[in-house]
Amino acid sequence: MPPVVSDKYKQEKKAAILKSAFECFAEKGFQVATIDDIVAHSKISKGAIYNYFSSKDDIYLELMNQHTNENISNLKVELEKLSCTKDKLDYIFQLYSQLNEQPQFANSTRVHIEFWLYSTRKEDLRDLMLDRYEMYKTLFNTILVEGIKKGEISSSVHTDEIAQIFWGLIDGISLHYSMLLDKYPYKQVYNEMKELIYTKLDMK
Amino acid sequence: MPPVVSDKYKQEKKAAILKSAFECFAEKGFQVATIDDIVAHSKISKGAIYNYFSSKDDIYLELMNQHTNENISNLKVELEKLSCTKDKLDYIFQLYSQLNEQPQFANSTRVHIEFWLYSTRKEDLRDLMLDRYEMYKTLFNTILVEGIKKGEISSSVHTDEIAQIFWGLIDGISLHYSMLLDKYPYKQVYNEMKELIYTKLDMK
Amino acid sequence: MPPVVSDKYKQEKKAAILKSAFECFAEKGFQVATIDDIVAHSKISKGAIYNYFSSKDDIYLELMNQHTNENISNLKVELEKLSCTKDKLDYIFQLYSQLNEQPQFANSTRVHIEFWLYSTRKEDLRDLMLDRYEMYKTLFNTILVEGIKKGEISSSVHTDEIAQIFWGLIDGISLHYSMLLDKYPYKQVYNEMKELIYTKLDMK
Amino acid sequence: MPPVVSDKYKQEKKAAILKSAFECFAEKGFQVATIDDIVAHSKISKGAIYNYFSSKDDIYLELMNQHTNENISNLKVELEKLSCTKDKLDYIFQLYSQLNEQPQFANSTRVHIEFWLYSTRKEDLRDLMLDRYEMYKTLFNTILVEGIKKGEISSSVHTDEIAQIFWGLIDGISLHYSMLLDKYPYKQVYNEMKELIYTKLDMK
DNA sequence: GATGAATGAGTATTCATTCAT
DNA sequence: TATGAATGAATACTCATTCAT
Repeated sequence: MPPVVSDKYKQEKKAAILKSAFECFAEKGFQVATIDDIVAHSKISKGAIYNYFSSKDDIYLELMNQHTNENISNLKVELEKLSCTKDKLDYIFQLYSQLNEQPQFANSTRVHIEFWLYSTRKEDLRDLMLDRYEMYKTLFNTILVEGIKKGEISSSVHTDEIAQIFWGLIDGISLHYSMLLDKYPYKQVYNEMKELIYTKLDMK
Repeated sequence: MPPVVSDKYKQEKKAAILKSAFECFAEKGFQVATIDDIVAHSKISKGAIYNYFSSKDDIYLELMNQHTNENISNLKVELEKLSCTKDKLDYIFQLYSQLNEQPQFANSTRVHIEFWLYSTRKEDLRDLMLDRYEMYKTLFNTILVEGIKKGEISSSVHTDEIAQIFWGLIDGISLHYSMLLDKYPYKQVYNEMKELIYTKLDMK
Repeated sequence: MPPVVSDKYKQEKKAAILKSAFECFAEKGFQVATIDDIVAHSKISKGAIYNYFSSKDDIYLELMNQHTNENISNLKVELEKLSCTKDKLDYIFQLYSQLNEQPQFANSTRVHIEFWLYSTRKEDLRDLMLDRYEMYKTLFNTILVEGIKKGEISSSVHTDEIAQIFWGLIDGISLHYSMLLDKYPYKQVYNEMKELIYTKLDMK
Repeated sequence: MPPVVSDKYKQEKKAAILKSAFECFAEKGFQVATIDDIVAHSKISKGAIYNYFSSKDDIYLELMNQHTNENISNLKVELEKLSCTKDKLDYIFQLYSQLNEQPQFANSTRVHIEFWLYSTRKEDLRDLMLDRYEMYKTLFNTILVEGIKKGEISSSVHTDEIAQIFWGLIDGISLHYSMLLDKYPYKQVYNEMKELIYTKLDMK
């Protein structure tokens, strides 16, 4: 419990807060979970939390940024390594194919969508969320556009729409899974979706 | 002693409260909108509202039940009138094709998904929501199953998965539209989705 | 503890809150006194207080408005009844001459000056306070101007400056009295001040 | 073992803290300004500040003591140099005549009066403040008493009351100026006040 | 049945002060 | 001595729900 403290210490503390916060949000929902919940869960004092974050919104935002940034940059790195369009798409599809096995997947989905909705009513948050959507969409779209350029995908494909359908389905399916849990046949639906899109792309 | 006010009066009052409540929820979100907002909007007193509903949750529940029941039974009635599978599917697809033109569509979507998420954490609400999902899924699934039986659809179609994909996409696309609004090309994405599914069904 | 309640009831409740609030402010100071203090002192619930007032600032403001309005309008009424300048000034001077005998005078002074200072840093409050100052200044100035017009006061008197000196002294003396209490010879100083100003006015 | 740092170093550090503290208090008010504001403004760590001062109150107290002591002793030194009563009074009056041109005057006034009021409620601070008042009053009073003794002032003057009126007016006028700023004709009022008092003294 | 005043636990956030390094 | 992270009680304000009239 010291001042004049290493960067590492601070990063770990911040990470610990974020971890606790995520678990609280996951358990109760972003709006319902309170700072006191995070205090109780993390055993870190309220004042300390506010030393690292400026508000409850800020905590979520960092949570999401971290998640998105890791996600997107990992994805980009991995996709760079692959040259043909099919491999790239396979890679992406495989990423989401087993998400339901991650224990926090349902909670995570709920938290993200809840905040997504919450942010609609807050000017300052909204743009951040829109940027995030744009990043994901572009990622998928780029693969398709390059696929067409390289002749690996039917040139009649409407890349932008397909990209939006992909993410729409990911969100829709995740949402339904997060509600129905074991009653929802995530994998089957997911595979069906993959087949649907692959048929459309007419990939070589 | 006869009742002091007629049943009709009571039903109208209840309907008026629900209407106001929906508008308040839509404008501010379910959790953020307050009973006082509903009082202000409906010009009905707080006490009166609690005469008709036992809680804020209860108001939402009735709202959703009513909406679902109307929706589903309307749908069933209309679908009964149609005999061939393609007509039935066309009818359903057409229903959602222009939803984005309805002024309250984005708000309505947000409210429903918000409550959907909210209900996950509440034992008593959860089952109600699951039933609702089941009803929608079954509706779509039944059409497909009958279509196969009548030979109007490829018998290799996984009806249940397709039904879940349909509603997953509806929810995913609606969610994205409700965030991005005019920046989201609802109709194009929707049409692409329709084509995707129709291709799969290989309808005659 | 009823709804559908008479105006009289509401006025009394409001008055009771204001009374308690004043006593709390007087005892601890405006900034230090808390809403919980007012709750404890008035035995009125926090929610009820916020039914009648929108904020702590608002409570003070009403307190001051009420006080100022009563004061000023009483003063105007009384002054109307008097025709010669000397009588009017005598009346005003007599008003403040025994204020120190009022039990709450010192506290009242402190609260008002504290809020006066506090309001300097708040845009919205500031103008209200300036108006109030203007009202008092004008009241005194008007008497002097009329006195000159009627030839009852030396025409060389700088009315505006004298008016500001009058209120400056009232505030300065009250401030000092509110700190020193019995150690401050309020009446003697006050009488000296009166003489000083009367000499200047060269009243007939 | 000799002290690690020199006394000079310590005094300078203390002075730096006081300077910053004054500026923070002046800008935001004593109660609103925070220790963190002082840290940010002074670039001195929180811990260091608490090495030199035991509390926020203590900082103010030292600030005021220093200010008062400097003021009073300067004043005494200057007044010693002058022999006739008129020169002494002229000197004092001239001191306050242009205060409004000092950029920090309004802020400074607010801080002092705010703390003055604040101190009324704190046993330990109160006596300090009373002493301070006494010192100022005595200073002025002494000049008048000596003036009478030397026959330079009318012997009918109530010296104590005049002294209190002087400081009452100084505080009252400063207070009003600190609120109204450019809307307050500080110099005119001040000169009028001077004339008023001089007339009374009937100085030779 | 209708009204709306009353309740009070609950909310995010602040800040003087402490103390391990 | 200096540092600044940690503490946690304190704050103004909110809002679903109750219940006397």
